[in-house]
Amino acid sequence: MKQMVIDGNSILNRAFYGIRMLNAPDGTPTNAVYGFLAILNKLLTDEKPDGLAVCFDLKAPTFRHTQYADYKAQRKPMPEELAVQLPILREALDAMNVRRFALEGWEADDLLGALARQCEERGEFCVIVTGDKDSFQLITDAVTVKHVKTRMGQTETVDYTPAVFFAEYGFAPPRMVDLKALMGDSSDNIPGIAGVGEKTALELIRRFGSLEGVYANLGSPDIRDGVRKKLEAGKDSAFLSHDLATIRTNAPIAFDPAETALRAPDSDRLYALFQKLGFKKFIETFHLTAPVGGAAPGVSREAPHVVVNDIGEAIQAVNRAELIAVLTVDGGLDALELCDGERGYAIRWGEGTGDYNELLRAVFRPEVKKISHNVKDLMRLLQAENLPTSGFVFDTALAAYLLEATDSTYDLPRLTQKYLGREEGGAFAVFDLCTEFRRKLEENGQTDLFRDIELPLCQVLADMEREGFLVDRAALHDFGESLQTAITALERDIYRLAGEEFNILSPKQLGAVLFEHLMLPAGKKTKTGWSTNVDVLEKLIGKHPVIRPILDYRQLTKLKSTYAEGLQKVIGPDGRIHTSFQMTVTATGRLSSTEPNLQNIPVRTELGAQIRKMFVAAPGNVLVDADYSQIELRLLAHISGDAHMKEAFLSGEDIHTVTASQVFGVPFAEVSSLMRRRAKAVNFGIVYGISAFSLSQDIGVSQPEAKAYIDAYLEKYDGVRAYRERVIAQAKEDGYVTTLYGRRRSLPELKSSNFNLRSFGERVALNMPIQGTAADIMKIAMLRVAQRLQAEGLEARLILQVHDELIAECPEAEARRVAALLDEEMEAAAQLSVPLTAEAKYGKSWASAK
DNA sequence: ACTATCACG
DNA sequence: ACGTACGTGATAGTT
Repeated sequence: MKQMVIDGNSILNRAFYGIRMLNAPDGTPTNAVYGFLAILNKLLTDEKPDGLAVCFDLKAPTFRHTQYADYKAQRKPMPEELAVQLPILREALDAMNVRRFALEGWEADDLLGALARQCEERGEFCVIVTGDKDSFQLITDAVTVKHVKTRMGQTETVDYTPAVFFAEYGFAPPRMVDLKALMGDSSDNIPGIAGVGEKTALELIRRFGSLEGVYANLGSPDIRDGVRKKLEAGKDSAFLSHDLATIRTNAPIAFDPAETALRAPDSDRLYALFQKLGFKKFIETFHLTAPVGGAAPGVSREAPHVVVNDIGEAIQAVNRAELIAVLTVDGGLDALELCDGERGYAIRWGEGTGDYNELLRAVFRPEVKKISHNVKDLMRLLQAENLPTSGFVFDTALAAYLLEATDSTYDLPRLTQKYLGREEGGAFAVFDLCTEFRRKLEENGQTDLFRDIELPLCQVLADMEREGFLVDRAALHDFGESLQTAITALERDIYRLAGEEFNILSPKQLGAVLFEHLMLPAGKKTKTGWSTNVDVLEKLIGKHPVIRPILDYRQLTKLKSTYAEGLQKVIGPDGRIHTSFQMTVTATGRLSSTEPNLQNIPVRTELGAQIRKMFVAAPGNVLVDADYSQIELRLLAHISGDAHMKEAFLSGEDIHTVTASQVFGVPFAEVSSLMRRRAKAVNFGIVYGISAFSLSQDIGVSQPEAKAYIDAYLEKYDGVRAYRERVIAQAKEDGYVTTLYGRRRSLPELKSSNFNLRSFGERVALNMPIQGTAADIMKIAMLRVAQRLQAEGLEARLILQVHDELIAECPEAEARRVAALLDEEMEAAAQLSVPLTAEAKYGKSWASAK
């Protein structure tokens, strides 16, 4: 990836002086803007960068170092004819969707430096475009400077790499600062040393390597007496100049490649601007046409980019504001972006450390109403610093997720583009998105869901993540070792039985061994070759003795790498595993769990379930584990209103046995275990949007037989059949489906001409309201449980949620009370037309509490 | 970066 | 006649 960052003032300046005067039809001077765009256009064509940013100085006086605030006092003011072109250029860049940076207190050079450094740290290449030589100090293997000159109306550029620079100057790029320290720079009011010019300075740095080197060797015979005198007299000035010439690379800007990525221009806006400026040539160059229809939609507020970094002013703004948008900058609390709706503040921990702490305390006072993006993650940071976590009234990421649950990301720049039509991603965006999202949530009937469920859940989840789950590290380690012993033995067996050695975990090599060398019958194919998954292999058991050990090998290596080893890697210093719950990932409203995923810890096989013995309670504590019984099927009964299904749940009998009795037409007491197993598969299949083929695969019967089961089911439970048809028709009309609590999922698939895609949409239309409502209810239960644990002063803490299961840890003395509490609150979370039941147990480990 | 596999509800 | 159940995340191998 290659980023291009342009020194906006410098290039505009070059263009202004290099191009004859031009005027717009209304007389406004335009030559600098014209020249800038011509250069930019050529750069993009020649360099083809992946990303682009333009940095500007602000008009207000800026100082590289505050203690020398007057050093630029005598700089000549910008000519009026140039000054009026600055806002025009900004408008042009915005219309072209080019990211601009400008920051009070920081020069364009500093911003270039910060962007280049951040770019390099990401392992990307950066081209700095400037007409000044100041930036040469930034040249590295990853950062080149494209130096622009204008000569006789033509622009010429020279690319400076470390090698090119060295060839010209005779020393490395960072020493550029030392050169300036000696020779000064009148355009930047860097004094240097009186009487030392470029020639002398170059000689000295080449000879002694650096400013320090020069002064360490003042006695050297290589330094002429006259020069030595000047050096001695100007020593202070030289070191001051060194400081002045050094570009700071720590400007508080976050360089997000997603923001700088080249985008198509806002053609209507750009066309209007070029028309007004009389840039007919550029209208052609950019292939622009007159806008069709009315005015382009968008927000009236112009994208604000100017931020202030005055801590005192920011604190006052926080104290005054009704609402404050808060953003962390580099994923930590060391830098914040704030917005009170009028102005923005970018403040970084640094020089005024005391003030910064004051700012943190001011912003995070509970009574200060705050909005942010990913509130739960911010709460984790605040917890770590012992700052209050209350007072958050909105979360733009959560709101965007409720509005459109299937978007792949909810990063701020993307939302800003999507909902505001702006290219920006700071706290201003959070503030404006909040306004927009509140309106949209209300329009969708999702205000309650947001305010009463999603937002308050942030605190509960942050607390759960912080709490973590204690694991027995030694047991996990020993388990891994014993698995390895078994794996090694299996490996030997497999090689012997297969007659060759190969990588058993490689589907490609395994396929070759099984289906080419051993000539076993190949089953399903994948797009890259034969399938070797567990279903295929299980059908081959009995055809060859190597299959069984291969299946065992797969299971054991999975347990070892993903669980025994994977979990050990993420045990914290406190001996506990702190998962992250993702609130904006699933299409249905469920949570997901990452780093590590604690929602897929093995349980179905005897060996896998061993892992759960290693998830334990702290000494003196127990784990209380409560899970909903058949919540999805109960919801199907409730939502569909099917009389027989409701009756089955009201009877309190085992639902799968009842279903078996109905589907197979046998008395309840005569249902065999096989019949129950098949009926269970039918029940699950219904919730997923069943097909006869898949059911037949799942339970190992013929396709016609599976079809017969489904038909029998839908005939008996005709309310379910009616609901299925109803929900699909409604979804086709609305374009989305919803849960009982207003969560929604768009279903564009239903309009597809592709059969598979359309069928998928139909299955989702049936499944999402059920899975999603279950997720809603569990979230309500979590809020109720957390609330009551706190209200009753219990030591118990929630530590994990696994979709229909909730785990708390508490002192042994609280166990019975907490179990009862979980049970009650989970069952009371929703009132359905069938009983909603939960069951809680407790024990010293996850295995024994289940 | 993608695919296949397999762990869970 | 179509391909084949809903929702996830981590790992290893392959490209």
